[in-house]
Amino acid sequence: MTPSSASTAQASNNDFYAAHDKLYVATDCIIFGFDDGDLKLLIFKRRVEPDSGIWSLIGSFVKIDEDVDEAARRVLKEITGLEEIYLEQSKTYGKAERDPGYRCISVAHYALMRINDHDRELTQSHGAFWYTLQELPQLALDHQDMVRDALDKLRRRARYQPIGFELLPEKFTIPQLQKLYESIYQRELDPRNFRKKVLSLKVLVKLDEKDKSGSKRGAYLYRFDSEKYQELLESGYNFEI
Amino acid sequence: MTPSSASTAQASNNDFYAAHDKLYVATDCIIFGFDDGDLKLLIFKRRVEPDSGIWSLIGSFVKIDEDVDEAARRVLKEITGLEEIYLEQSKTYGKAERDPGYRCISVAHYALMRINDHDRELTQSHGAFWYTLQELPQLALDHQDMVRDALDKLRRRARYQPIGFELLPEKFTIPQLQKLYESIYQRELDPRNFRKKVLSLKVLVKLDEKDKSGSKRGAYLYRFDSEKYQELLESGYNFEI
DNA sequence: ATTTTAAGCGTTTAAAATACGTTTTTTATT
DNA sequence: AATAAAAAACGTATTTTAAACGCTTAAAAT
Repeated sequence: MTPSSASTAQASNNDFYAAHDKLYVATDCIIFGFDDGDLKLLIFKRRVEPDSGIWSLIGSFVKIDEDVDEAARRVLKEITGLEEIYLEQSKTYGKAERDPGYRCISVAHYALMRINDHDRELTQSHGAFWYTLQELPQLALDHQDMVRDALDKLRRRARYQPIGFELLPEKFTIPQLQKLYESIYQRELDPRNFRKKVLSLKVLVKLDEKDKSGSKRGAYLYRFDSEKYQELLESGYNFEI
Repeated sequence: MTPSSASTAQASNNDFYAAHDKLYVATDCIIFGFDDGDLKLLIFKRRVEPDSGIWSLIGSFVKIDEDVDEAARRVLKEITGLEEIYLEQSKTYGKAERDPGYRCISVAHYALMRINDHDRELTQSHGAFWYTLQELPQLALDHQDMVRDALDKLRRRARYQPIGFELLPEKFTIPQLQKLYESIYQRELDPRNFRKKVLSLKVLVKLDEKDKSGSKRGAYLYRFDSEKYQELLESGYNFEI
């Protein structure tokens, strides 16, 4: 088969692929969760050769008739049982020698999920575990780079888009939200200024319930109002934490 | 050939590729230039079938033994004659149906270059032309999306990293720099505040020459001091325009 | 009852962004 | 030769936002 509608000047060359070689396309997922005041990553330990015992990100090859992001969603569902997960493309890793076994480029994606929502048995049956960033073991191939880059993207994006809420339960307290941002930005924030800031954004709805798990006094629960957020967006508002 | 060191849970499946089908990997380049006060894009018109007469970005397939970014650099050199161009990965386009001819994913890159540096004859011999964003014709496939996304990335990145200088000559005036940022951000900036801001960054060196092309009075030329910038970076400084 | 702890509300100070006035240098015009 | 025009260059005032920090409140533990 000859490419018929190549969009490029070089489309008519014939030297891209040696006949006996294949270029594979995969996707790897950097799955973030937030629990117990810490940002965590879901990684898994291979239990079959080759590389048995090595920790790595969760990934898959992209099927011939499948969108690349669809492949990432398929993997997420297989591992966590969840279909509606926040997913964003991170970066594509295309070094010719990145995988010693064969030529494969990987389109990394990062996902944000609520740890408590997932199917723990399913996750465990795949040999997957949650690790904090500090405890993260060595990962296979260039997966360490993938984590670094995804974390970088998450940090940048979290500041200007309300994606942090994807990591929290529907109802959360201001101190919980602060802990989340502290773990994303890796620095402490002033509780009084943080509260003032997030409430000034006008997208949090205060509920008539308190959460007592974090302190004696308990803190009011809030929820993120995404309709309000959409409205505000349309009238030229910009979110920033 | 069976993948030997697949990093994923699904590596042992056998259903990724039908035997008679192939998944191609390409790269397309969004090449930005700045001239005459306007941000421009280098695009080209196909002169052979299929799609003869259709404008598109410049791209190529990725060779089996070539890094993906290396492929992008190869294309840039073929088209412009330049080897040292600022190049950044933009995004990967992986919809199964994005190219009706065959399955191909494209890793888009954006490049920033000084329009006057390039080999005009070479560019012309490839049927490539510079267009302002306003005059841009319809582009093939999803190339319009690629332009939109790259422009978006450029805008975000230009604010916090000194990449704008890649689009200007070595020596430039403050008003020229302002025009560049105005065309990137698509909004007017106050000349007095702009000057104050960029000079406060301490990375511009004033030269003893004036450029008289832009006004009667002429404006002093400056150059970007990248050594100084690196130094400042290491002592926790952050650039922002 | 008193202490302790985090939640919640407030004020002050410092820094940055924005708005806008004035002077300077040169060319073009009268 | 004087004057007008235009952009460059420098400066100041005002507004907005960020950072620093004090105080009160609610509820559990002593």
